[in-house]
Amino acid sequence: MTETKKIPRDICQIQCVHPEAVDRVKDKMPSQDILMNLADFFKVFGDHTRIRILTALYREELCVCDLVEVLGMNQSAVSHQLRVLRGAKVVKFRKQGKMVYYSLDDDHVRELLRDGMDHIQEERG
Amino acid sequence: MTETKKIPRDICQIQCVHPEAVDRVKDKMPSQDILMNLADFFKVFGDHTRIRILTALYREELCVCDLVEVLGMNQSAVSHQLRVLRGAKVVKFRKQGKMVYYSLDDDHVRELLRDGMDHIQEERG
DNA sequence: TCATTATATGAACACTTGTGCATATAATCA
DNA sequence: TGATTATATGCACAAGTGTTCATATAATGA
Repeated sequence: MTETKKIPRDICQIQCVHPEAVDRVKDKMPSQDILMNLADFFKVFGDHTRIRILTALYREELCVCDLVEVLGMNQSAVSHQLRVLRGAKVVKFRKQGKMVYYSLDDDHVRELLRDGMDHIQEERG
Repeated sequence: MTETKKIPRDICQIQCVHPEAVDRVKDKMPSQDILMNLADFFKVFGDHTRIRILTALYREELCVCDLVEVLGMNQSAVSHQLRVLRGAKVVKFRKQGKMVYYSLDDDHVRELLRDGMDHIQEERG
C-alpha cells in the first residue's frame, strides 16, 4: 500500500505564473459581458446548416424555399436556423407578399466568411 | 369535426422557388466537406472560455498557469480547451522545461477576433 | 368567406459539448 | 532514484443544441 499522502493541491497556490504578464493581460481584458457576446456571435457561424445558408446567401438574396431547395433540408429546420441568424444580425430580410427574402446583413459577415475560408484553405495546404 | 384532409405536403413539390437563382447558387457552393471544416473552425471561437483564452493571448504569449490565473478556472478545464484550440491550429505553442507557452497561431486569427469584435460593438450602438 | 401557400414556432428527443475529478505524463531537482 | 511540479487526458455527467413533427400565422386568390 503506497498510501500516497493525498496532496490536496491548493488551487490558488500556483507557483509558476508570470505575475507581470498576468496583470498586463487581465488589465486589458474586455468585460465578461462583451466576451460572452463575442462567443455567442461566433457560435452562430459554428454550425454546418447555418454555414451552408450563409454561403448560399454570400452569392445572392434568396427566399426561404430557395434555401430549402439549395440545402435539401426540410423547411422547418431552415426556418429555425434563419431565426438564429436573424437574432445575431448576421442576415437581414424583406417581405414581399407571402415570401421572405434573406441576404447577408453587412460586409463584416462577408469578411468573416472569407477569413475563415482562407484559414481552412491554408490548413489544407 | 373539420376532418382536415391531412395534406401530405409533398416535400419536393415546392412551387415558389426561383430555379435560376437556386441553380446559380448550388453551382458555386463549396463541397460539403469544406463547409463542414469551416463550421468546425468557427465552432472553436464559439465558446466563452476559448474566446477568453484567445483574447488573453491576443496581447502576449502566456503559459498554461498564467492562463489559469487570468481566467480563474481550474487547470484541467483550461488544458482541455487549449487542446481544442491546438487542434484547430488557432494557437501554437512551445515547450520550455516543464512549461508550455501558448500564442495565437497567425494573423487570420487576429483578424477574425477583431472583425467579430467590430460586429458586436456596432450592434451595441 | 374559405382554401391554399410561404414561413414561423413550440415541444420533444437525440446528440453534442464543457467541466470537474482523478490520474497520467514528462521535466526538473535533490 | 524518488519527490515535486506543469501540463495533458480519460471518464462521467449536466447543460446546451439541432432536427423533426405538428401546428400557428399571415398573405393571396377564388
